[in-house]
Amino acid sequence: MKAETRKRTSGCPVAYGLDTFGDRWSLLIIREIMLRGKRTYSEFLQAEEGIATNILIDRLKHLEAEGIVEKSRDPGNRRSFIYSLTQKGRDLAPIILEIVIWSGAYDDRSNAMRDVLEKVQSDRAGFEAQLRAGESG
Amino acid sequence: MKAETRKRTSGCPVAYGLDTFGDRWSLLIIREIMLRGKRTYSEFLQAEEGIATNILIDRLKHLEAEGIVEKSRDPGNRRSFIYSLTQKGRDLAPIILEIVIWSGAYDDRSNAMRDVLEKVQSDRAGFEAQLRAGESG
DNA sequence: CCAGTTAACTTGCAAAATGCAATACGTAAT
DNA sequence: ATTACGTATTGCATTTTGCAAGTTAACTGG
Repeated sequence: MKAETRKRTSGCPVAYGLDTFGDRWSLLIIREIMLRGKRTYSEFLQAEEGIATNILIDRLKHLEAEGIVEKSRDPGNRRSFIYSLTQKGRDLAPIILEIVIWSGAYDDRSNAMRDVLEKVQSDRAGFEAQLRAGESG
Repeated sequence: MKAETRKRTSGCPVAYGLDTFGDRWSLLIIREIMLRGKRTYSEFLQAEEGIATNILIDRLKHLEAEGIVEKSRDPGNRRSFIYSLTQKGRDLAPIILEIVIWSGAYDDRSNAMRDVLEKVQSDRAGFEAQLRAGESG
């Protein structure tokens, strides 16, 4: 196992959060589940940012070990696994939400998800509920 | 310059946020400014998590390049510099706030900042204002 | 049943980032 | 002038990342 192995013990909640999901990929996987309803390894691989297979599996294992996602068999396909959010994972919704709001204000190119931004701005509570449900717009 | 050099161009606000501050140290520096009123290189170095000098200067330069912090001379000490938050940096307050709330709920050891957690829980708006002002309670 | 395909990993290796210690450089104080 | 302070910079070993290729098990069509 690689990233986020070294846990800091400062007892600071910001440090705990960063140790748990503070890298370039973890929250992107969470986004795929929350905003896009993706559930499987191969679906995550298709994300436009292009995550490498070894990094993906490393992050999934780490998120599972942290109790943020849980892995189960796909009832309809025995070679496939479903990664879904736990309560702890769903509770990351407000963080994703605030990142979306912040980037919407400062990133000129955040047009690929203009619809998402508009939804956030017009109906924040509704958007958060949607995130938690893991169902995109 | 090292981290966060490779910017993704997916146009996704989550990816933009992660490219900008998605590493183990950037938000910790922001925390030092927001929650603890720290302002200088040597003050940041004293943070309990123990950031290395080369990483610190790299992140400060990066955050400055991103327009999140700005560097100015210390009027009272000409060999010192003040790093302060821009509007863009202050607007990270809600993200920090949500991370604190989430970690408060799930990290057993977040006792070092029990006072901060209590403040968040009892007076969220007030706490956010405090963060933005960069004055710790 | 067999060949090909799909899904989920695993491995190997070069490149990049990190962590640590030591050093440099411009003030500032004595 | 010498020493100390504050902000960096450099060198180097270790770790993590990214990319390509390989592996294993489960389905699919013929």
